[in-house]
Amino acid sequence: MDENTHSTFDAIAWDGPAVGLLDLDAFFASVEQLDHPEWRGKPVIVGGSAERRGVVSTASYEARRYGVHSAMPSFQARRLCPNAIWTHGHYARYREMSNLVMACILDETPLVEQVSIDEAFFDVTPGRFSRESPVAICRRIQQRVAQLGVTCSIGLGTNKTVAKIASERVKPRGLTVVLPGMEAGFLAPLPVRSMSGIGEATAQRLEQLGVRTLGELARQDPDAMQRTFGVSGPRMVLRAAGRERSQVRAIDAPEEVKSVSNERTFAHDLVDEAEVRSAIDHVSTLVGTRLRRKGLTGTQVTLKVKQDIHHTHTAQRQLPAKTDDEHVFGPVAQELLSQVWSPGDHVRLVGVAIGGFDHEVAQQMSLFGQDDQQDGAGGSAKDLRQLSVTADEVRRRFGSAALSYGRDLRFREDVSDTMPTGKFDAQ
DNA sequence: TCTGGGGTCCTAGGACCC
DNA sequence: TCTGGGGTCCTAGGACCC
Repeated sequence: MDENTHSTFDAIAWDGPAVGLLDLDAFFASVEQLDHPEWRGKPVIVGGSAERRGVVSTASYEARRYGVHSAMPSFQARRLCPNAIWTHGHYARYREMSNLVMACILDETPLVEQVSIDEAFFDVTPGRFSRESPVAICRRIQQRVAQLGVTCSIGLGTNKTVAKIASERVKPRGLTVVLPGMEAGFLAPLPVRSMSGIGEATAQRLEQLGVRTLGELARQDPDAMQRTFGVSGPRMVLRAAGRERSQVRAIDAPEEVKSVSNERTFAHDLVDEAEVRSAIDHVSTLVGTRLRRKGLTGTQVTLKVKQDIHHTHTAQRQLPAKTDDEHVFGPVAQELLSQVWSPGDHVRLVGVAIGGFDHEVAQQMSLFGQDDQQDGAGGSAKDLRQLSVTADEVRRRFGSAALSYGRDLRFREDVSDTMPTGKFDAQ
Protein backbone atom coordinates (compact mmCIF):
# COMPACT_ATOMS: atom_id res chain seq x y z
CA MET A 1 0.00 0.00 0.00
CA ASP A 2 1.49 3.30 -0.99
CA GLU A 3 1.87 5.85 1.72
CA ASN A 4 0.08 8.48 -0.32
CA THR A 5 -3.12 6.49 -0.50
CA HIS A 6 -3.52 6.76 3.24
CA SER A 7 -4.58 10.35 3.34
CA THR A 8 -8.06 9.12 2.52
CA PHE A 9 -8.06 7.01 5.71
CA ASP A 10 -7.46 9.98 7.93
CA ALA A 11 -11.04 11.11 7.56
CA ILE A 12 -12.58 7.68 8.14
CA ALA A 13 -14.11 7.17 11.56
CA TRP A 14 -12.29 4.22 13.13
CA ASP A 15 -14.73 1.87 14.80
CA GLY A 16 -13.37 -0.21 17.68
CA PRO A 17 -9.88 -0.92 18.93
CA ALA A 18 -6.84 0.33 17.03
CA VAL A 19 -3.54 -1.46 17.58
CA GLY A 20 -0.28 -0.53 15.87
CA LEU A 21 2.89 -2.59 15.53
CA LEU A 22 6.08 -0.66 14.89
CA ASP A 23 9.02 -2.63 13.50
CA LEU A 24 12.39 -0.96 12.95
CA ASP A 25 13.75 -1.60 9.46
CA ALA A 26 16.97 -3.69 9.41
CA PHE A 27 17.54 -2.16 12.82
CA PHE A 28 21.07 -3.20 13.84
CA ALA A 29 22.44 -2.63 10.35
CA SER A 30 20.71 0.76 10.13
CA VAL A 31 22.26 1.93 13.39
CA GLU A 32 25.68 0.86 12.10
CA GLN A 33 25.12 2.85 8.93
CA LEU A 34 23.98 5.83 10.98
CA ASP A 35 27.11 5.67 13.10
CA HIS A 36 29.43 4.96 10.15
CA PRO A 37 28.45 7.33 7.33
CA GLU A 38 30.97 5.65 5.04
CA TRP A 39 28.92 2.43 5.30
CA ARG A 40 25.71 4.00 3.99
CA GLY A 41 24.52 2.62 0.68
CA LYS A 42 26.75 -0.43 1.14
CA PRO A 43 25.96 -4.00 2.19
CA VAL A 44 26.42 -4.26 5.96
CA ILE A 45 26.00 -7.49 7.90
CA VAL A 46 25.71 -7.69 11.68
CA GLY A 47 26.36 -11.18 12.95
CA GLY A 48 28.81 -13.84 14.06
CA SER A 49 31.82 -14.72 11.96
CA ALA A 50 31.81 -17.62 9.53
CA GLU A 51 34.85 -19.20 11.20
CA ARG A 52 33.02 -19.39 14.49
CA ARG A 53 29.83 -21.00 13.16
CA GLY A 54 28.04 -17.69 13.44
CA VAL A 55 24.77 -16.59 11.87
CA VAL A 56 23.53 -13.32 10.44
CA SER A 57 21.71 -11.18 12.95
CA THR A 58 20.70 -8.37 10.58
CA ALA A 59 21.55 -7.57 6.96
CA SER A 60 21.21 -4.07 5.54
CA TYR A 61 18.86 -3.75 2.57
CA GLU A 62 21.90 -3.50 0.29
CA ALA A 63 23.06 -6.90 1.57
CA ARG A 64 19.58 -8.37 1.26
CA ARG A 65 19.74 -7.75 -2.48
CA TYR A 66 22.39 -10.48 -2.56
CA GLY A 67 20.01 -12.90 -0.84
CA VAL A 68 21.43 -12.45 2.66
CA HIS A 69 18.90 -12.56 5.48
CA SER A 70 18.61 -12.92 9.24
CA ALA A 71 19.47 -16.32 10.74
CA MET A 72 21.45 -17.34 7.65
CA PRO A 73 24.75 -19.08 8.48
CA SER A 74 27.54 -16.56 8.12
CA PHE A 75 29.65 -18.73 5.83
CA GLN A 76 26.74 -18.77 3.40
CA ALA A 77 26.22 -15.01 3.65
CA ARG A 78 29.91 -14.44 2.99
CA ARG A 79 29.68 -16.53 -0.15
CA LEU A 80 26.63 -14.63 -1.40
CA CYS A 81 28.04 -11.21 -0.59
CA PRO A 82 31.83 -11.36 -0.24
CA ASN A 83 32.23 -7.58 -0.20
CA ALA A 84 29.89 -6.97 2.71
CA ILE A 85 31.08 -4.98 5.68
CA TRP A 86 30.87 -7.20 8.75
CA THR A 87 30.48 -6.28 12.40
CA HIS A 88 29.57 -8.26 15.48
CA GLY A 89 27.37 -5.43 16.59
CA HIS A 90 27.16 -2.95 19.44
CA TYR A 91 24.27 -4.04 21.58
CA ALA A 92 24.40 -1.21 24.12
CA ARG A 93 24.13 1.29 21.31
CA TYR A 94 21.10 -0.51 19.82
CA ARG A 95 19.49 -0.51 23.25
CA GLU A 96 20.05 3.22 23.54
CA MET A 97 18.52 3.90 20.11
CA SER A 98 15.64 1.55 20.89
CA ASN A 99 14.84 3.55 24.03
CA LEU A 100 14.68 6.74 21.99
CA VAL A 101 12.27 5.10 19.55
CA MET A 102 10.04 3.90 22.40
CA ALA A 103 10.00 7.46 23.72
CA CYS A 104 8.70 8.63 20.32
CA ILE A 105 5.76 6.25 20.60
CA LEU A 106 5.12 7.15 24.23
CA ASP A 107 4.88 10.78 23.17
CA GLU A 108 1.81 9.79 21.15
CA THR A 109 0.11 7.23 23.39
CA PRO A 110 0.74 6.02 26.93
CA LEU A 111 -0.12 2.39 26.15
CA VAL A 112 2.98 0.87 24.56
CA GLU A 113 4.12 -2.76 24.80
CA GLN A 114 7.70 -3.39 23.76
CA VAL A 115 8.04 -6.93 22.47
CA SER A 116 11.70 -6.87 21.52
CA ILE A 117 14.51 -4.42 21.00
CA ASP A 118 13.11 -3.43 17.60
CA GLU A 119 9.34 -3.97 17.93
CA ALA A 120 6.48 -2.55 19.93
CA PHE A 121 2.69 -2.67 19.95
CA PHE A 122 0.81 0.49 20.82
CA ASP A 123 -2.84 1.31 21.42
CA VAL A 124 -4.32 4.25 19.51
CA THR A 125 -7.99 3.38 19.91
CA PRO A 126 -9.96 6.57 19.17
CA GLY A 127 -11.52 8.03 22.26
CA ARG A 128 -9.24 6.14 24.58
CA PHE A 129 -6.33 8.57 24.86
CA SER A 130 -7.12 10.91 22.01
CA ARG A 131 -9.81 11.44 19.40
CA GLU A 132 -7.34 11.72 16.59
CA SER A 133 -7.26 9.39 13.60
CA PRO A 134 -5.08 6.32 14.32
CA VAL A 135 -3.57 6.66 10.86
CA ALA A 136 -2.49 10.24 11.50
CA ILE A 137 -0.86 9.20 14.77
CA CYS A 138 1.03 6.37 13.07
CA ARG A 139 2.31 8.68 10.40
CA ARG A 140 3.56 11.13 12.99
CA ILE A 141 5.34 8.36 14.90
CA GLN A 142 7.10 7.39 11.68
CA GLN A 143 8.25 10.95 11.14
CA ARG A 144 9.59 11.25 14.67
CA VAL A 145 11.48 7.99 14.39
CA ALA A 146 12.96 9.07 11.05
CA GLN A 147 14.36 12.15 12.78
CA LEU A 148 16.44 9.82 14.97
CA GLY A 149 18.18 8.55 11.84
CA VAL A 150 16.51 5.13 11.52
CA THR A 151 13.29 4.12 9.80
CA CYS A 152 10.39 1.89 10.74
CA SER A 153 7.40 0.12 9.25
CA ILE A 154 4.02 0.17 10.93
CA GLY A 155 1.01 -2.10 10.67
CA LEU A 156 -2.32 -0.84 11.97
CA GLY A 157 -5.40 -2.96 12.65
CA THR A 158 -8.00 -3.88 15.22
CA ASN A 159 -5.83 -6.48 16.99
CA LYS A 160 -2.20 -7.55 17.42
CA THR A 161 -2.26 -10.38 14.90
CA VAL A 162 -3.52 -8.14 12.14
CA ALA A 163 -1.18 -5.29 13.07
CA LYS A 164 1.85 -7.57 13.09
CA ILE A 165 1.10 -9.19 9.76
CA ALA A 166 0.24 -5.81 8.24
CA SER A 167 3.59 -4.37 9.35
CA GLU A 168 5.37 -7.02 7.29
CA ARG A 169 3.50 -6.33 4.06
CA VAL A 170 5.41 -3.19 3.13
CA LYS A 171 9.01 -2.58 4.19
CA PRO A 172 11.00 -0.47 4.64
CA ARG A 173 9.14 2.70 5.67
CA GLY A 174 5.75 1.05 5.10
CA LEU A 175 2.48 2.03 6.69
CA THR A 176 -0.12 -0.67 6.12
CA VAL A 177 -3.63 -0.13 7.39
CA VAL A 178 -6.31 -2.81 7.73
CA LEU A 179 -9.60 -1.04 8.35
CA PRO A 180 -12.11 -2.43 10.88
CA GLY A 181 -14.19 -5.10 9.22
CA MET A 182 -11.53 -5.90 6.60
CA GLU A 183 -9.50 -8.28 8.80
CA ALA A 184 -10.74 -11.63 7.48
CA GLY A 185 -10.39 -10.58 3.86
CA PHE A 186 -6.90 -9.24 4.46
CA LEU A 187 -5.69 -12.41 6.17
CA ALA A 188 -7.48 -15.04 4.04
CA PRO A 189 -5.04 -15.34 1.09
CA LEU A 190 -1.88 -15.31 3.21
CA PRO A 191 0.07 -18.51 3.96
CA VAL A 192 -0.39 -19.86 7.48
CA ARG A 193 3.30 -19.36 8.09
CA SER A 194 2.87 -15.59 8.06
CA MET A 195 1.08 -15.69 11.40
CA SER A 196 3.39 -15.57 14.41
CA GLY A 197 3.14 -18.74 16.45
CA ILE A 198 2.98 -20.92 13.36
CA GLY A 199 6.46 -22.14 12.58
CA GLU A 200 7.89 -24.76 10.30
CA ALA A 201 6.57 -27.75 12.25
CA THR A 202 3.01 -26.49 12.70
CA ALA A 203 2.84 -25.34 9.09
CA GLN A 204 3.76 -28.85 7.96
CA ARG A 205 1.12 -30.47 10.14
CA LEU A 206 -1.47 -28.02 8.83
CA GLU A 207 -0.43 -28.75 5.28
CA GLN A 208 -1.14 -32.44 5.90
CA LEU A 209 -4.66 -31.40 6.86
CA GLY A 210 -4.92 -29.52 3.59
CA VAL A 211 -4.66 -26.14 5.31
CA ARG A 212 -2.33 -23.74 3.55
CA THR A 213 -3.81 -20.27 3.97
CA LEU A 214 -5.15 -18.33 6.91
CA GLY A 215 -8.55 -18.35 5.22
CA GLU A 216 -8.55 -22.15 5.24
CA LEU A 217 -7.35 -22.15 8.83
CA ALA A 218 -10.17 -19.80 9.83
CA ARG A 219 -12.71 -22.32 8.52
CA GLN A 220 -11.44 -25.24 10.63
CA ASP A 221 -13.54 -26.67 13.44
CA PRO A 222 -12.08 -25.37 16.73
CA ASP A 223 -12.82 -28.62 18.58
CA ALA A 224 -11.08 -30.72 15.97
CA MET A 225 -8.13 -28.33 16.08
CA GLN A 226 -8.01 -28.64 19.84
CA ARG A 227 -7.72 -32.40 19.56
CA THR A 228 -4.84 -32.08 17.09
CA PHE A 229 -2.95 -29.06 18.41
CA GLY A 230 -3.99 -28.76 22.05
CA VAL A 231 -4.89 -25.43 23.59
CA SER A 232 -3.24 -23.48 20.79
CA GLY A 233 -5.56 -25.03 18.17
CA PRO A 234 -8.74 -23.01 18.76
CA ARG A 235 -6.63 -19.90 19.31
CA MET A 236 -5.04 -20.28 15.88
CA VAL A 237 -8.49 -20.48 14.27
CA LEU A 238 -9.71 -17.36 16.04
CA ARG A 239 -6.58 -15.38 15.15
CA ALA A 240 -6.66 -16.50 11.51
CA ALA A 241 -10.24 -15.26 11.27
CA GLY A 242 -9.10 -11.83 12.42
CA ARG A 243 -11.32 -12.08 15.49
CA GLU A 244 -8.66 -12.12 18.19
CA ARG A 245 -9.17 -9.61 20.98
CA SER A 246 -5.80 -8.47 22.16
CA GLN A 247 -4.66 -6.25 24.94
CA VAL A 248 -1.63 -4.04 24.72
CA ARG A 249 0.29 -4.34 27.97
CA ALA A 250 1.68 -1.17 29.52
CA ILE A 251 5.41 -0.74 28.96
CA ASP A 252 6.02 -0.30 32.68
CA ALA A 253 3.91 -3.28 33.73
CA PRO A 254 6.18 -5.50 35.80
CA GLU A 255 7.31 -8.37 33.65
CA GLU A 256 8.41 -11.35 35.64
CA VAL A 257 11.52 -12.98 34.30
CA LYS A 258 11.22 -16.77 34.31
CA SER A 259 14.82 -17.77 33.66
CA VAL A 260 18.29 -16.42 33.03
CA SER A 261 20.63 -18.40 30.81
CA ASN A 262 23.86 -18.24 28.88
CA GLU A 263 25.16 -20.63 26.28
CA ARG A 264 28.21 -20.91 24.06
CA THR A 265 28.72 -22.61 20.75
CA PHE A 266 32.31 -23.62 20.11
CA ALA A 267 34.20 -23.02 16.91
CA HIS A 268 35.26 -26.66 17.12
CA ASP A 269 33.46 -29.38 19.03
CA LEU A 270 34.85 -30.23 22.46
CA VAL A 271 35.62 -33.86 23.22
CA ASP A 272 37.87 -33.63 26.24
CA GLU A 273 35.96 -33.84 29.53
CA ALA A 274 38.16 -31.24 31.23
CA GLU A 275 37.34 -28.78 28.48
CA VAL A 276 33.63 -29.45 28.75
CA ARG A 277 33.75 -28.96 32.51
CA SER A 278 35.75 -25.77 32.11
CA ALA A 279 33.11 -24.50 29.70
CA ILE A 280 30.37 -25.24 32.24
CA ASP A 281 32.31 -23.21 34.85
CA HIS A 282 32.71 -20.35 32.43
CA VAL A 283 29.07 -20.22 31.39
CA SER A 284 27.96 -20.57 35.03
CA THR A 285 29.99 -17.48 35.90
CA LEU A 286 28.24 -15.54 33.14
CA VAL A 287 24.85 -16.56 34.50
CA GLY A 288 25.81 -15.79 38.11
CA THR A 289 27.04 -12.32 37.20
CA ARG A 290 23.79 -11.52 35.40
CA LEU A 291 21.65 -12.91 38.23
CA ARG A 292 23.40 -10.68 40.75
CA ARG A 293 23.12 -7.67 38.48
CA LYS A 294 19.38 -8.31 38.11
CA GLY A 295 18.92 -9.11 41.77
CA LEU A 296 17.41 -12.53 41.06
CA THR A 297 17.81 -15.78 42.97
CA GLY A 298 16.45 -19.08 41.72
CA THR A 299 16.14 -22.72 42.65
CA GLN A 300 16.19 -24.53 39.33
CA VAL A 301 19.41 -25.39 37.48
CA THR A 302 19.37 -26.58 33.88
CA LEU A 303 22.38 -27.85 32.00
CA LYS A 304 22.13 -28.00 28.23
CA VAL A 305 24.54 -29.87 25.98
CA LYS A 306 24.22 -29.88 22.22
CA GLN A 307 26.01 -32.70 20.45
CA ASP A 308 25.19 -31.63 16.94
CA ILE A 309 22.55 -29.65 15.16
CA HIS A 310 19.83 -32.23 15.84
CA HIS A 311 20.79 -33.64 19.22
CA THR A 312 20.38 -31.52 22.32
CA HIS A 313 19.93 -32.83 25.84
CA THR A 314 18.97 -31.01 28.98
CA ALA A 315 19.09 -32.04 32.62
CA GLN A 316 17.45 -30.15 35.41
CA ARG A 317 17.60 -30.15 39.18
CA GLN A 318 15.93 -28.29 42.00
CA LEU A 319 18.21 -26.68 44.55
CA PRO A 320 17.35 -26.82 48.27
CA ALA A 321 17.55 -23.01 48.49
CA LYS A 322 17.52 -20.02 46.19
CA THR A 323 20.85 -18.78 44.94
CA ASP A 324 22.54 -16.37 42.54
CA ASP A 325 26.00 -17.78 43.14
CA GLU A 326 27.82 -19.91 40.60
CA HIS A 327 29.78 -21.45 43.47
CA VAL A 328 26.50 -23.02 44.53
CA PHE A 329 24.79 -23.88 41.23
CA GLY A 330 27.96 -24.47 39.16
CA PRO A 331 28.86 -27.72 40.94
CA VAL A 332 25.26 -28.88 40.50
CA ALA A 333 25.51 -28.18 36.77
CA GLN A 334 28.72 -30.22 36.79
CA GLU A 335 26.91 -33.11 38.48
CA LEU A 336 24.22 -33.03 35.80
CA LEU A 337 26.80 -33.53 33.05
CA SER A 338 26.81 -37.31 33.38
CA GLN A 339 23.06 -37.33 32.56
CA VAL A 340 23.51 -35.65 29.20
CA TRP A 341 27.01 -36.58 28.11
CA SER A 342 29.11 -39.72 27.85
CA PRO A 343 32.87 -39.76 27.32
CA GLY A 344 33.59 -39.56 23.62
CA ASP A 345 30.48 -37.56 22.75
CA HIS A 346 31.10 -34.36 20.82
CA VAL A 347 29.99 -31.14 22.47
CA ARG A 348 28.99 -28.31 20.18
CA LEU A 349 27.30 -26.10 22.75
CA VAL A 350 27.09 -25.79 26.51
CA GLY A 351 24.36 -23.83 28.27
CA VAL A 352 23.40 -23.16 31.87
CA ALA A 353 20.09 -21.69 33.00
CA ILE A 354 18.70 -20.67 36.37
CA GLY A 355 14.96 -20.46 36.88
CA GLY A 356 12.44 -20.91 39.63
CA PHE A 357 12.41 -17.30 40.77
CA ASP A 358 9.85 -16.49 43.37
CA HIS A 359 8.94 -12.91 42.62
CA GLU A 360 6.30 -12.54 45.32
CA VAL A 361 8.44 -13.28 48.32
CA ALA A 362 11.71 -11.97 46.94
CA GLN A 363 11.77 -9.02 49.33
CA GLN A 364 11.16 -10.86 52.58
CA MET A 365 13.38 -13.78 51.76
CA SER A 366 16.44 -11.62 51.29
CA LEU A 367 16.31 -10.97 55.05
CA PHE A 368 16.91 -14.62 55.77
CA GLY A 369 18.72 -17.51 54.21
CA GLN A 370 22.04 -17.53 52.42
CA ASP A 371 23.94 -16.88 55.63
CA ASP A 372 25.67 -19.56 57.61
CA GLN A 373 25.15 -22.36 55.14
CA GLN A 374 28.22 -24.51 55.04
CA ASP A 375 29.35 -25.86 51.74
CA GLY A 376 31.10 -29.19 51.44
CA ALA A 377 34.58 -27.73 51.05
CA GLY A 378 34.64 -25.94 54.39
CA GLY A 379 34.22 -22.27 53.36
CA SER A 380 30.81 -20.84 54.14
CA ALA A 381 28.38 -20.16 51.32
CA LYS A 382 28.50 -16.52 52.37
CA ASP A 383 32.27 -16.36 51.81
CA LEU A 384 31.93 -17.90 48.37
CA ARG A 385 29.21 -15.49 47.39
CA GLN A 386 31.39 -12.59 48.49
CA LEU A 387 34.07 -13.98 46.20
CA SER A 388 31.58 -13.90 43.32
CA VAL A 389 30.58 -10.33 44.08
CA THR A 390 34.22 -9.24 44.22
CA ALA A 391 34.86 -10.96 40.92
CA ASP A 392 31.89 -9.12 39.39
CA GLU A 393 33.47 -5.85 40.45
CA VAL A 394 36.87 -6.73 38.98
CA ARG A 395 35.27 -7.72 35.68
CA ARG A 396 33.20 -4.56 35.67
CA ARG A 397 36.21 -2.31 36.19
CA PHE A 398 38.85 -4.05 34.14
CA GLY A 399 36.89 -6.04 31.58
CA SER A 400 35.84 -9.63 31.56
CA ALA A 401 39.25 -10.87 30.44
CA ALA A 402 40.82 -9.49 33.62
CA LEU A 403 39.72 -12.32 35.80
CA SER A 404 38.94 -15.95 35.36
CA TYR A 405 38.99 -18.87 37.69
CA GLY A 406 41.82 -21.31 37.04
CA ARG A 407 40.46 -23.75 34.53
CA ASP A 408 38.66 -21.00 32.68
CA LEU A 409 41.90 -19.84 31.13
CA ARG A 410 42.43 -22.56 28.61
CA PHE A 411 38.80 -22.36 27.59
CA ARG A 412 39.09 -18.64 27.01
CA GLU A 413 42.06 -19.02 24.70
CA ASP A 414 40.22 -21.60 22.73
CA VAL A 415 37.08 -19.59 22.11
CA SER A 416 38.22 -15.98 22.26
CA ASP A 417 36.59 -13.96 19.56
CA THR A 418 38.38 -12.61 16.58
CA MET A 419 36.45 -10.69 14.03
CA PRO A 420 37.07 -9.10 10.68
CA THR A 421 36.39 -5.55 11.75
CA GLY A 422 38.20 -5.82 15.06
CA LYS A 423 35.19 -4.44 16.86
CA PHE A 424 33.40 -6.32 19.55
CA ASP A 425 31.11 -5.28 22.34
CA ALA A 426 31.06 -7.46 25.39
CA GLN A 427 27.41 -7.86 26.30
C1' DT B 1 33.58 -24.98 6.07
C1' DC B 2 28.20 -26.91 7.13
C1' DT B 3 22.64 -22.71 11.46
C1' DG B 4 23.62 -18.13 17.49
C1' DG B 5 21.85 -16.66 21.82
C1' DG B 6 18.31 -15.41 25.11
C1' DG B 7 14.02 -16.21 26.06
C1' DT B 8 8.69 -18.20 26.54
C1' DC B 9 5.16 -21.62 26.36
C1' DC B 10 3.25 -26.29 25.82
C1' DT B 11 3.11 -31.33 26.32
C1' DA B 12 3.65 -35.68 28.33
C1' DG B 13 5.14 -39.02 31.62
C1' DG B 14 6.28 -40.29 36.31
C1' DA B 15 6.20 -39.54 41.31
C1' DC B 16 3.61 -38.49 45.04
C1' DC B 17 -0.36 -37.19 47.90
C1' DC B 18 -5.05 -37.54 49.46
C1' DT C 1 -6.48 -60.25 45.92
C1' DC C 2 -5.80 -58.58 41.46
C1' DT C 3 -4.55 -51.39 41.17
C1' DG C 4 -9.38 -45.21 41.09
C1' DG C 5 -9.01 -40.46 40.18
C1' DG C 6 -7.70 -35.74 40.61
C1' DG C 7 -4.20 -32.38 41.70
C1' DT C 8 0.45 -30.90 41.81
C1' DC C 9 5.31 -31.01 41.21
C1' DC C 10 9.31 -32.34 38.64
C1' DT C 11 11.66 -33.39 34.46
C1' DA C 12 12.84 -33.71 29.35
C1' DG C 13 11.99 -32.28 25.01
C1' DG C 14 10.12 -29.55 21.32
C1' DA C 15 8.22 -25.44 18.92
C1' DC C 16 8.51 -20.85 18.41
C1' DC C 17 9.92 -15.78 18.66
C1' DC C 18 13.26 -11.90 17.71
